[in-house]
Amino acid sequence: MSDLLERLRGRGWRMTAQRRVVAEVLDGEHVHLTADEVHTRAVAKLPEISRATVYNTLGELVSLGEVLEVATDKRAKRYDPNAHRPHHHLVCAQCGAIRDVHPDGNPLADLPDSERFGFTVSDVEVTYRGICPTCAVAA
Amino acid sequence: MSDLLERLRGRGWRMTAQRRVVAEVLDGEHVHLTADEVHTRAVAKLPEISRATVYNTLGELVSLGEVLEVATDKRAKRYDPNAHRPHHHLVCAQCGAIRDVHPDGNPLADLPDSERFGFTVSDVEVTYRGICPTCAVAA
DNA sequence: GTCGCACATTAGACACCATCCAAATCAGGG
DNA sequence: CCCTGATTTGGATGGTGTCTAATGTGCGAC
Ligand SMILES: [Mn+2]
Ligand SMILES: [Mn+2]
Ligand SMILES: [Zn+2]
Ligand SMILES: [Zn+2]
Repeated sequence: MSDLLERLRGRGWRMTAQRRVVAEVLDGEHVHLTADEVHTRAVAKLPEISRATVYNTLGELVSLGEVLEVATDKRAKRYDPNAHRPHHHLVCAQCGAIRDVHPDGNPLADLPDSERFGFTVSDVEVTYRGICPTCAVAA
Repeated sequence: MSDLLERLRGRGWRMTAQRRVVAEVLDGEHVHLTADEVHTRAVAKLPEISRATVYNTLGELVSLGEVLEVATDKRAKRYDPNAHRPHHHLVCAQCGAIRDVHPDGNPLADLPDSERFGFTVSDVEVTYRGICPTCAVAA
């Protein structure tokens, strides 16, 4: 995701220590962190970073299409840096664990014109829910 | 939905003016109201009903499977009395208008075993997003 | 019809998530 | 190196939802 920093600089982003740190936190393994979790991890690298800046930066990354907001959790929004490979989510109803999934077929194609009511449909979000192996054993 | 009141009484629900009013608000045309919107409409019929009771009652209706919680909105949960006919939702990204839709196919079947990661998958929520005719004209 | 009590309702406090704000700071072009 | 507009900051504010202790009530038992 160091490409990310390049791309953003190209778009006129002023580069600050805070923004670099937020980008670092989102980089690497596929995560689905809440804003608060991002803040906690960012503080570990840059103790004085504020919550407001984390929210600001996440909001900008979302506007720029570099990060997705996902609402799998009925509590806080989660931020998904895997924005360039379309995918959906599988969520454990018990513990909240989230996995990226890639279903067969295209759900957009499954919505016939007669069910579009004149909308211009541009996007579809699919959330599978179930019980993960860990929680199944515990039950 | 007066059947609903019968069904609930049969399940040992104590019938109160407050619960009757909440059921009335959800009855009729297919709506997707937030808890606060339900409260506002309930107050019109029974001025002294409290927010807490609306939340309690909605929670009970959800537990009983008579109402669905939908997360189309990234802000407040919405309550869907159309719980007995499986369907999904089409949401206007601009104005938030929600329509029930019935896509072809079964999204659950589109999730291959190799993409289930050992989860017992029981449910899928599909949200289509786009621009409604009204907002398209206004643009 | 009355009584009693388990269940239901209430107001308001509280918790959590997110946004807003005005003042201080800073990145980076000139 | 300076200047200026963009960025950051702590704290206030707002929206959504839960909890609690006090009060009220539906409805089965009699
Ligand atoms: Mn993801
Ligand atoms: Mn619906
Ligand atoms: Zn789990
Ligand atoms: Zn619209």
